[in-house]
Formats: sequence, structure tokens, C-alpha cells
Amino acid sequence: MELAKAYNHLEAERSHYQKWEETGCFRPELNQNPDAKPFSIVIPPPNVTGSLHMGHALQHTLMDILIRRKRMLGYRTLWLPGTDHAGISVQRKVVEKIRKELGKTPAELGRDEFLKLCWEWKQLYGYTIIEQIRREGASVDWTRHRFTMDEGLSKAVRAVFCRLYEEGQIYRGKRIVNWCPQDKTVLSDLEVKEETRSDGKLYFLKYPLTAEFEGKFLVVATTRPETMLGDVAVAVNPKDERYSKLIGATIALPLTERLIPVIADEYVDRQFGTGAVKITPAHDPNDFEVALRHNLEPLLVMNDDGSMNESAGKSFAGLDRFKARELVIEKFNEAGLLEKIEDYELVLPICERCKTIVEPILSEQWFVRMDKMRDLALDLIKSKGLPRFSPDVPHAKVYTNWLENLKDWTISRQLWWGHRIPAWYDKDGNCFVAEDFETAAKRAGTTELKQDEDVLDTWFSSALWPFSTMGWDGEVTETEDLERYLPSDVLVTGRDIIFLWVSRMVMMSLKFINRPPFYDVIITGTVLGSDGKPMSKSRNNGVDPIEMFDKYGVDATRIYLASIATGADIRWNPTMIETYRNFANKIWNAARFCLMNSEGAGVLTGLEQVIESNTIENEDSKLRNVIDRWIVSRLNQAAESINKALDSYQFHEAAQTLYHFFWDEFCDWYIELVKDELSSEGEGALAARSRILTVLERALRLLHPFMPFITEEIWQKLPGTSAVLHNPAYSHAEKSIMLSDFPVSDSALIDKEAEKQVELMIEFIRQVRNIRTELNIKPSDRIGIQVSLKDQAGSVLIYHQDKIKKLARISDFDVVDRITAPKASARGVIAQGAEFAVPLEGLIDFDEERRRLISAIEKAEKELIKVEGQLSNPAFVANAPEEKVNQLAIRRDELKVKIMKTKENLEALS
RNA sequence: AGGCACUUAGCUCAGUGGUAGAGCACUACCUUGACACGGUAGGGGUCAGCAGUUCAACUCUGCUAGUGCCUACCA
Repeated sequence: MELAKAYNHLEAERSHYQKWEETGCFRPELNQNPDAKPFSIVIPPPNVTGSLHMGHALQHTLMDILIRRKRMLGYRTLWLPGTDHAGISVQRKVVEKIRKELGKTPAELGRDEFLKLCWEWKQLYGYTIIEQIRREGASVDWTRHRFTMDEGLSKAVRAVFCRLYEEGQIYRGKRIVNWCPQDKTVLSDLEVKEETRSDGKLYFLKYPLTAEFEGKFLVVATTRPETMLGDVAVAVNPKDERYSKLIGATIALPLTERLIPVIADEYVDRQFGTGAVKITPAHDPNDFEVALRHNLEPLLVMNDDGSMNESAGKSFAGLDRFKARELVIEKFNEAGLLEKIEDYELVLPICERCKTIVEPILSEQWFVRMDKMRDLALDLIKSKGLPRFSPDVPHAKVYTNWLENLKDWTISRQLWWGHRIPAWYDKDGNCFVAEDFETAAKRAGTTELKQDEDVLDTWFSSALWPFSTMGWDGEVTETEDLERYLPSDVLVTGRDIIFLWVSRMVMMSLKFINRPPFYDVIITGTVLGSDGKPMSKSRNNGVDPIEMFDKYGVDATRIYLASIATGADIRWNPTMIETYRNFANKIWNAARFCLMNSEGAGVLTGLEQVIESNTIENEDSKLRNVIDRWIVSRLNQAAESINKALDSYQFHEAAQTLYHFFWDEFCDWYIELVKDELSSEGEGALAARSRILTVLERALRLLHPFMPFITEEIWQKLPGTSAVLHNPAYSHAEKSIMLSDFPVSDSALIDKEAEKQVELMIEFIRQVRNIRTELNIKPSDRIGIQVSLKDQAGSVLIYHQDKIKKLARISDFDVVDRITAPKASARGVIAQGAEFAVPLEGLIDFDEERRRLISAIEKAEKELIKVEGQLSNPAFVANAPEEKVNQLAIRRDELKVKIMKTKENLEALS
């Protein structure tokens, strides 16, 4: 079997995913072990708005790594996929589409027609996203795919709404809410972002007093002068002596015909502005509270599109709020009532999605009470520490603090696309909440009912996602999936939706299922552009994951993403993805080499066979198979470290271990050290070929969760792979690396002695190579070498001298008791008392060699001074752990020997 | 305004109470039958600054300076 010279990722990616999906590899039902432990992840459903971005690719990669590894370990693994209807985002897109294509507004189209177009949109983009998730290699169970507006999930939404309403946890009321005049809907606090404007202004308006204070003014400061049209009072602090006489006085509100009182309220800060505050209860939450306390009627002066309404007066009605602001100032100025305008840095609330300035406005909406639900979530994290956030700092604390200060949740939205609120009104305005029209009608005693026009916040259905996707719909409350997979094991998501989503899933699951939705929450960082700023269209610094897949391959992109995911923000680094593309190529070529030399060989089923196959009686097998014992030991340590890292969600550590094990240890040393055996004609060649195939195969298994495609591509081609290598739970299934048994460390195969001996060989080869380079010896020149060795350290070098000769390009390897090489030699000292000399008559540059030795002595002496300094410190010897002291003492002796021998060499040279 | 995080080689970033690491970039050499998306050998850092705890601090504590993020109803 021969592989192409370079790895063609596109070809591999095309074929394997389809095969996996078709053969049911992603389904938990494939697992035939009745006692298999479940492991589940529910995907955060991507919005059906457009296409996936790098953040998705990152999160999906991490989830897939966890899932694939657990599957290979024999868990009954479910990764449940789905998509979100994303109410406001999709509605905006469709509104834009019909405006462009039909020149119509939603109102002109009508609700039903508009919704039809929304569903068409969902079909199209939902499909795109599903295809992209496939492209990522995500091993999700597509047979369980859910959409937030599927019938069952919608039923769950209605059931939850009704039950919370019946319990009084959902109510309808008039509150100051965040209003987006562009989207014409209310927004929850979490959907409102802030923008600092340094060019803001603070306007000081003079309000004329009446009656006994005729001719006097009260000056108020405001950033939104147009709201003065809705003023119902001016408030001062009751303790403010400047104004105490004016409390109870009347103001003739300019530009209106209205008279408003001066009132006293603790809310007013005497230090700020003028100490007098205009009270606009319909357009400011604080003012609303003040008005409630003083029994003042709010006056709404704005329309839902941000223009002024009739109540604002004839000259303002219909004017946009910002035009109205200009006009108010102009008129105040004309009347001599504008005291001054100051520059003022202000923070504007803006709509998260359309960036329009949000208007606080009095409106009737639906809310969920948060006090009791909040306590459910708080108890869970305080008493059981759930969910466990990773990284724990700072998220657990931020989450807890947020819950403690939680306010009621505005759940109605003035949209059409979404779950319509299951509330009906009779002609007298009485409200009937029920799961369907028939029930509502029965309760109302009439069918003349009108359903609430509004839909629910998208996050309402998302909050039910962990259990609604598993079949819970209020009527059906127990399913096999729920029993088995809830709580799911891990949630992988971004920081930005801890409050919006994570907290609400916790509350709803506890409330309705009486179980947490998940145990662990992995919070990933944000993928930033290469300029260090968040990726965005306007900055043009976005990186499309699909383009990366095409250019570098899915596997390279995946392991790159895994290698940097620490929970901190990630700056997109184009050179790193290239590094991992190169890594994929390295894997490919290593496999290519192994396959070129696989004649008659095959993967061995047990790793211990790698050592056994190189054990021959009546010979010193310990020396013979030391290199195999070394690589098997290193492989086991890699497996241990990878498993440990993934158990604690340290993906980058696992990625690094894989990279260095495969490249540095397997390719650079193991392959090079055994190369000669593979191509030999001798008896041993076959076994050696099987050994290298086996080590490669295990390495591929370790790599598979990170790089599913290339590993499957190669694995399928390795001679000797079959379902025998599968985890026992999948022994019946068609062969695939994704069902193979994930390597776990076998302590019996960890061999420190072998590691030490091979390290000695490596160190020896390195030193000889170093001498060659430093003394400018041509690569083509073979050199002779004299070696003086001690004990068994030496026996390894002697036994494997042919390999050493090849790798260090040595012609003669003379083992001697004492170095007798001529003066004109380069010398080296290695650990364990071994030294060597390279006689180089005519080639050696004395000065060069002297410089080299002096530099080596200096380096060692520098370290020795440090080590001796520490050892001669009585406090150190007394306080430091004995092991540390001993280690250092050994190091001191080593250094001393090394310095002494090197000095001898230096002397011999002169 | 509060809270949190970050500051390590030219660049992008790992990392640990006990001799500073990776990738890229850099220098020199190499068409060595897996791989130039490669190989070999190198150079390069008083781990932001100051002070403290400790036998020992890049690692723990405090302060300072920059940078970033989150939360908050101040007109």
C-alpha cells in the first residue's frame, strides 16, 4: 500500500464523514454494552441566521474532542445537535429581504405570509448550518436533531409558560422597558449594550415658577431635553436647603400648557447637576419609581418608532426624537430659558443587534419573576458547587453575583417570528392563559377571543433546550433519553451567554425536571482577529472557518483551535494554523514511510507485543529491545498526560503532548533509530515493521479526537486494522478508528530505565553532531570515533553502535578503556561517565575546538556556582525537601566530573 | 463607579515555589530514498516596575503603571 506524496485533506474529508454517519457511528445506540456509562453533550443551537463563525468552530471542536474520546473509551455517547430560531435576528433579516425584494413591510404582507417567509429562510439557512457542522467533522447524532420551534419543543414552551403563569411566576404589567425603535420591540436588559459618547451634552433648562415665586426659575439638567415634554414634576432632595422653600410650588412647564409640582424625594442627589431633577415617569425607570411614590400619572410622549406623539404637543407630534430634541433646545433658547449647554461624556444604551439607541419607555409586557427561580440556581451552586465552571475563576463568582442581583425577566417581544404567547383576551380585555385556544375558550366561556400578538424572547425556549430536546413537552415528562442523558456532562459555550442562557437553563431545569441541566460548563474565549479585536464585518478582520478548512484542512484547523483554547481570548494566528497543517503533513508522511515498509507486516493487537516481538531468548533482550521499550513507555506517558489533560479540559496541553510525541519522539527518533531494521532482508525486518505500524496506530488513536479525518484515512489503510482493535462495545461494528479503544496508560509499560538509556543515546548522537557542525565537518565526511564507556550505560551505546554510527555519520566506533586519541581530537563528555574523542587529523581547527571547550566549561561552571551556592546554604539543606537536596547534590557531582574531564581535554589540546 | 483578568524570546503564546519553553521569524549547513508543509546544529529573555513572605519567587502577597473584559438607574 502506498500513499500519495502529499496529504490531500479535501479528499479524505469528503468520504469519511458520510460513512460514519451512514453506519450509525454517531448514535449512542451503536454501543452494545448494556452497562456502558452515558456521556452526553447538548449543542448550543446555532442561530439559523447565516453561517458558522470561528467561535462555533472552536466550541464544536472542543465538544467533538470530548465526545470522540469518550466514545472510544466505551461510553454510551450522545451529542445532540440542533438549531435556534433566533427570533429577532431572523425577523430582521427577513424584514430586510422583503423590503429589498418586494418593497414591502411586514404589516403590508400580513402575519401569516411573513411567517411563511421566515420558515423558508429557516429551511435555507438551517440547512447551510447543518452542512457546515458536518464539514467540521462533528460527531453529532443527526437522528436526534432538534429545532427550537419543532412541535414538541413549542409544546414544552407553552406548558412551561402556563405553569409559571398559574403559579404567579409569570405576570403582565406596565414597566419601563428598553425599547428599540428600529426593531419596534422590547429588549431584555441583557440585549442592551452600552456605548460611551464623549461628544454628549448636558442641557440646563430654566423652568419658570408660578404664583408667589413668579419670575423665578428652577434650573434642571438633562441629557434628553425632548423628554421634558413628558415631565410631570421636578424633584429636589428634601434635605436640600437651597430648595426647601420651593417644595410644593408649581412650575409652568415650557412648551406645554401644563402645570407641574415641585416635589421632594430622597432619590435626588444634591451634588449632581443643579440638584433639581425633572421627572419623566414614562421615559425613565427612576422617574417612574418617583412618580409611583408621589402618585403622579406618567405621560407617554413617544411612539413605538421613536417619534413624538400627540401628547408631546402639536409642534412636536410626528417629529423624530432627535429632531424634537433640537427643536426643544431651539425653543428654550428663543424664550431665554436655556441656561447653558455643557460637554458631557455619556453612556448610551444601544440595541445589541441593530445598534440603535434604545429608548426607556413605559409599556405593558410579560415578565418572569426571578426571586424563586434565582434561589434554585443559587442553592445549587452554593450547596453543590454546580455547575462547575471551567475555568472556575472568574466565572463561578460572576455567575453567582449576577444571580444575587437578578431582576425580573422581560419575556415578551413585539415580533412575529417565535413562540406566540399562549394568552387570549376577550372583548373586555380579560386574559386567559392556556396551552391552546380550545382550553382558553372553555375557560373564557366564549370563542370570541384574540390571541396576544407578541412572541416570547428567544431565550425562553433556549432555557428549556436541555430537556425539551430530549422529549419533555409538559405532557410527556419521562423519556429514556431524559433518564439517561440529563444532566448532560458538559456544556461548552461562550462567556457572553452565561447570563442569557446558562443561568436560565439551570433555573428551568431545576424547576421543571428537578435536576441540573449539566454538571460542567466550559467557557471558551473569544476568537479575535489577528489585530486583536473581535472579528466583525466592519473591521474586516473576520476569518471564515470554511475557508480555513479548504486551505489548511479541517484537522489542522481543529487541532490549532484546540491548542489555543484556554478560556482566555484568542488572537487568530495564521502562522499557527500553518504549523498544524505541516503537522498533518508530517503525520501523513510518517504513515507513508511506515506503509512503504509494511510488506508482510500488520498492526499488533497489544502494545506489549511490540516489546515481546523483539525479545529473543539466550540473548540480552534488554539491550535489544530498549528502543521499543522506550517508545512504548513514551507512548504510555503521552496517553496518560492526554487523558489527564482532557479530563480537566486542558485541551491545549493534550494538543501539545500529541504534537511533540508524534514529531519529536516518534518521527525524529523512533523512526530514525529503527529505519535500518525495516528495510533489511533479515528475519527481524517483518517484526520491526509490525512494531512501527503498531506504535503508529496507537498514536493515530490518540490523535483521532483532534484530527478525525487524517487519522481515519491512514488507519483504514494500515494492514491489520480491524474491529478487533475496537473498544469492546463496538466489536460488532464495521471497522473505524473512531470506534477503536482509546489508549489509556498501562503503568506496566512505563519503563524509566529504557527512557534513561535511549536518552543517553540521543545525547551522545547530539553531541557528536554538534561537534561536526561547530568544527565545520562536511555532512558527507565520515568520522572515526573513540569511545570510553562505563557500566551498562556503555553497553547500550555499544550494542546499538550501528544505529549511532548511521545517525551521527561515524565510520569507526572504537570502544576503548581509556581515550588514547591524538592531541588533534575533539572531545565530548556525556552523562554516566561516558566520554568520546573524535580524532581529526588535518581537519580540526584548534582555536575553534578550544573555544568550544571553554564555552562548555563556562556554561557548566556557571551552573555549578549556583548549585554549590544553594547546597552550602545551611538554611536550604535544613528546610528544603530531602529529595530536592539530593537531586542537587547529584547534579553537582555530575557537573564537577564534566568540568574536570572537559578541562583535561582542553589541556590535551594545547 | 465597582469587579475581574492580562503584561514571559523580534512576533503569537504555553508554563511551574526549586537550573526559563513552543511555533513562527533569525543564523549556518544539508537534493542523507517518508516529509523542503523537510532535516541537522545554533543565536536570542535581569519572565512590566517596586516592595514583602520564603532556605528558594517568573511562580505567593501588596502597591504602581499600561492593556483588555464584565457589571451598574445617577438626571
